[in-house]
Amino acid sequence: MGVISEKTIERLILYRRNLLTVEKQHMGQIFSHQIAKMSGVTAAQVRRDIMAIGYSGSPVRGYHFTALLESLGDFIDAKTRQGVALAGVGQVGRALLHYFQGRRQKLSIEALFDVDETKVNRVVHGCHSYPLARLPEIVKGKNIRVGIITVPEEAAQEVANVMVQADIRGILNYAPVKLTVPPNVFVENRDMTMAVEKIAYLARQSMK
Amino acid sequence: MGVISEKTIERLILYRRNLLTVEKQHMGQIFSHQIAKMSGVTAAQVRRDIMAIGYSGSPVRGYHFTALLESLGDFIDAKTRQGVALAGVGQVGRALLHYFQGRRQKLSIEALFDVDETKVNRVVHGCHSYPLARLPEIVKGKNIRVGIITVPEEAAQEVANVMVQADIRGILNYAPVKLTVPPNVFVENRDMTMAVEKIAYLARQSMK
DNA sequence: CTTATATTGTGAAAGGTTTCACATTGTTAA
DNA sequence: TTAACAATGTGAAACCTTTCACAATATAAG
Repeated sequence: MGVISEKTIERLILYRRNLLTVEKQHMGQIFSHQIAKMSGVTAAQVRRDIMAIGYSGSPVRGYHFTALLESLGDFIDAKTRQGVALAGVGQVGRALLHYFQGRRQKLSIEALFDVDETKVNRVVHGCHSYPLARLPEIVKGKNIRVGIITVPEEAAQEVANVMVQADIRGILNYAPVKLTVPPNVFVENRDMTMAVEKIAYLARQSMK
Repeated sequence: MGVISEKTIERLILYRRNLLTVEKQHMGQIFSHQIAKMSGVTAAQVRRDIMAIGYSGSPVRGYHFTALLESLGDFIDAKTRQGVALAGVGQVGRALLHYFQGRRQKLSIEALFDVDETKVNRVVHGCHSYPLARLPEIVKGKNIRVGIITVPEEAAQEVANVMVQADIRGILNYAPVKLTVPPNVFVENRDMTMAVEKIAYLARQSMK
């Protein structure tokens, strides 16, 4: 199994999400074209992606539902539990926490950080919030390697610096700024304003 | 100017965002390599993208800052004001509203919708919230073609159906479900859980 | 046992995106 | 006036991703 592209990773995560939502109803076998339909891609794409993680189905019978789900989990998840640090306990931060917490066994938000004293030393959705100054100590103590930034744009680069210093290797950034980080740190940007602009553009196109 | 890919559109929106943040300091000319640096892409990519919208710079002097920004605006924005409807006045919805409102002259969230009676008939960040049942009427009245879905997953498809019925053409979906819509409606998915899983995967890779 | 059928796995083709590399050209300075 | 320079615009190459198309194969039916 060679190198797997980011696009393939995104789709594998999508397949798992979709398989999990039908898990209760569906036991037994599943076909590439079914996964394709629920995910909005082609069947050939699904087979290629599944091939990439080294799982095999069988002709006529398709893929074994439970075994496929397990293979996807083995690929997507960490071997042991993986913790996440979230900086910025504003609305986006709380929304993320609410959406995410308890959804995945192997991945959980384990510490919140903020500079605002009124948001600190509390428990939000079962997760403790600390002053930002304590990030290095706590992140290192809990061996966290994943960070989420939901602070205002002025503060985002500074928070990223602190995270990098604490040896965090992946940052999910909701602030509308380009973060400058060393090349061994991955950043995924999720600027909400840009998303609205894009969909507004595409909506107009579809009327022409 | 031929057909422009979604990736190019995303970058053009990114360039504008970045140019706007330096607008105050920077007047006069700007080079492709400067835009590239602030956007995290190559200079050749910037030139290709700018070529795509039909704007030209000049050798040696580069691009005229104001004229380029105007060209980007002409391409990205609607000719007249464009309204957006947001369904789901929960935390994500309010966060989006807060981030977005007042940032762009040509694009604004003009109506909020929710089924929760305690969230309805209020004003949030200067925007009025209505019961979901009134979406068709209001969306048509205001000639809105862009929708944002920030409702819980169980409700997302139903909200999408209502939006499609109201002739909305682009949907930005934060709910973790695949929406089924006619082919003339664009959907952009922004599942936050999947984003965390992706960055967690990539963070682990960077340690190998 | 044989035939019909439906699906996987995958080499190769097609399609799409980014980068290279350089001719062209506006600017500056001698 | 001319030469040196530094940037754009872009054809072509390189690279990456998706789709096609079909051999291989497991199953079911006759």
